[in-house]
Amino acid sequence: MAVTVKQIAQHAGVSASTVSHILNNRGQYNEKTRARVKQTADDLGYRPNRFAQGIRKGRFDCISLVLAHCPTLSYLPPYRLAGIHDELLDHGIHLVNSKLPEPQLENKDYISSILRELMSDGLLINYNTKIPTTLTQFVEQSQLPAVWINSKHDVDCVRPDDLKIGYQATRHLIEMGHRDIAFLDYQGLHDQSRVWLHYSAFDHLNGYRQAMEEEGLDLSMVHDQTMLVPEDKLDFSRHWHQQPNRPTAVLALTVLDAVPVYVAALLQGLKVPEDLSIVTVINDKLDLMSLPLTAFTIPNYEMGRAATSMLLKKIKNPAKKMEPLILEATFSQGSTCAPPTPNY
Amino acid sequence: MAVTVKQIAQHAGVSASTVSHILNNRGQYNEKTRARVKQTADDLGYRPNRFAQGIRKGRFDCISLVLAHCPTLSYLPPYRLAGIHDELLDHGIHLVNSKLPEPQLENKDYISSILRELMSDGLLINYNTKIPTTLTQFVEQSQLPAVWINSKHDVDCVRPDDLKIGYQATRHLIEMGHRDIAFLDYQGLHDQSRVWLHYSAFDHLNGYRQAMEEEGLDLSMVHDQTMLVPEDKLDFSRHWHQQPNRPTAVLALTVLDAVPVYVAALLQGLKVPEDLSIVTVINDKLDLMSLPLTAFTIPNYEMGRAATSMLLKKIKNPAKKMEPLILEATFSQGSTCAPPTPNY
DNA sequence: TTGAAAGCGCTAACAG
DNA sequence: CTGTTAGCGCTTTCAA
Repeated sequence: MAVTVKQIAQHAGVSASTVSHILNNRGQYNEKTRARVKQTADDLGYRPNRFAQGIRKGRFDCISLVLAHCPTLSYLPPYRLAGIHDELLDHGIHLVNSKLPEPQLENKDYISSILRELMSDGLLINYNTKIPTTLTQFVEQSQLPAVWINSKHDVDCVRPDDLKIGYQATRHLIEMGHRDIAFLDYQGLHDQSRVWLHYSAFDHLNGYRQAMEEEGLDLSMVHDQTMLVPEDKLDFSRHWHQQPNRPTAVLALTVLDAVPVYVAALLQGLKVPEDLSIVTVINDKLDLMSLPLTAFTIPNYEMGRAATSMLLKKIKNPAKKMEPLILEATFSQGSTCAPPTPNY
Repeated sequence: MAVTVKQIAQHAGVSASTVSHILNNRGQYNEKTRARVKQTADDLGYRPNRFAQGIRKGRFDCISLVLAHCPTLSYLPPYRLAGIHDELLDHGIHLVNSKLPEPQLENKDYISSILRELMSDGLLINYNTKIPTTLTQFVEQSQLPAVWINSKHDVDCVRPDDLKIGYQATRHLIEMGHRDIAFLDYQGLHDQSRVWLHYSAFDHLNGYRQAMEEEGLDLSMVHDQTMLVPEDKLDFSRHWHQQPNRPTAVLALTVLDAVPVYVAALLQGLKVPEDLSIVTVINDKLDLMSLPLTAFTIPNYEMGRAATSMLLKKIKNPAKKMEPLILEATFSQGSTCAPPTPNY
């Protein structure tokens, strides 16, 4: 099967430890031996067995990226992953990818063989919505260092400043002169039983509230009684665009909401931004779909990097709780916002 | 640090091998010992060290997902990943995630040093566009079993039937009565030097050609001389919507092209589908952005699963080359296609 | 029904 | 400069 140190040793006529030393650039060796050993290792196509190395060192040099089974519960934007990788690359650490089975399928003491078996020094948890209590418990019990990405916790987490996004998006509109600014809610935030929704939705709403109240403006929510499925968003948006008391601006803080709102406006013959200003939030440039949406961009690359960096620190010092790291979004002007047109 | 078999043995007052036997449900043991050992293992929070197991078995029980460093070169749709995981879960195999750093890609030694250290029994290569020759060479040389996802190779690959997508999309429009059907190319397919573009773009084009030629219809390409960047797609689309000889239907076989085409049409006062029919291709339901686009969906979950399954077979039987597996896309009606409006 | 011993591939301490 | 030896955590004979 795979080439081992021992085999190289035989071929090169030296001992295994000599091979090990030379391949790891340790000790003082005869230049000839050194060359010969390196050459045979190359010829034989030697690849060190990381498992053996790990077992020896007592470290795995490997961390786990924990995801929900269902992609909607733990969205992993490509640049977040890129950030994680870049940080790891600097430290020669590998990434193992683990998906937890659906929450419903979990017994109280069974989290998935993946996490029950040890092959990583720490956990990067990108499980965002509907986080199962079994997971939280497991993380607390197991002594594994862990960092949460994009979810809210007292310690050991990295997330965007969603409150500020809500606040700033609203301020942006207010400063342009808007007074009648709606907050779009297609998820049913008003429903008390939906606490499992991603925290950002509530934070956006609170940021909006704060900005509106500071100015003494009335809140204005746009929502259906039900949580709208994607297929209905366009229709519903067209519907409320027809209302006579239509707002002059709307916060649609998900691109999956902003696009149908934008398109619905066009279909209703409204001009954007003259008749309706729209602000949204994107995870990635490509989310814009080549549309000129005014948007806040979640700093996904930075989140990935920062979370990984935090985890590596925790691995060195597992006892230490880390302050939550809250990163700011960046703003792109776009062209879906303008001062309101006077309404005669 | 972590709890070991030896520690359990001490606590339970038995030998390490007994512990191992019992935890793996092997051998005949006294029910009392059995219970005691299991209990202490539980109490101590024992989790087997996979590295030690792996070293013993001579297998890693782990495969690598190889990605490009730059996310645009190896797009990994969430459901593809889900398919990979589901297949692996059935076999108790782990997934390690590796990104090949771009800058050093030309350096052969570097690429192999990355892949060399992978602790895996095989490679799942999700590197789609601009595949570096160093990678291809490495895969051929190294004896690691490997399967390519979403790229075209003579053997050992799983990909969608993009030719058929192009063909069927065109047929769909033809059968509705369209004769003037344009193929949208915002990537510069006509430029000979762009062979590195993803194969699907060329296959879509060929499928379109085939369907048009069968009917004796004239090809009609929409493209700029340059490869359009996202920011310009909307403007360019608006521009060609104004042309008097505008086609009655268009193939925009990427959602990133279809959305700006659709929106540009609305901005120009065109009705979709009455004035312009649009067909597109999506990777995921969510790509639709709640718009009613008529679309072919890439079978990403199935691709992930099938590729993984193929890889597992190759790991068992590394010598065997596998026939490429070409999966069909599914069609969703949407409402952006209709018979052409008679043009007086 | 249980335990001792060997060994997977690798590295580090210690001899020589 | 190089080799011997021991041991990481685990499993698997084989013997008791």
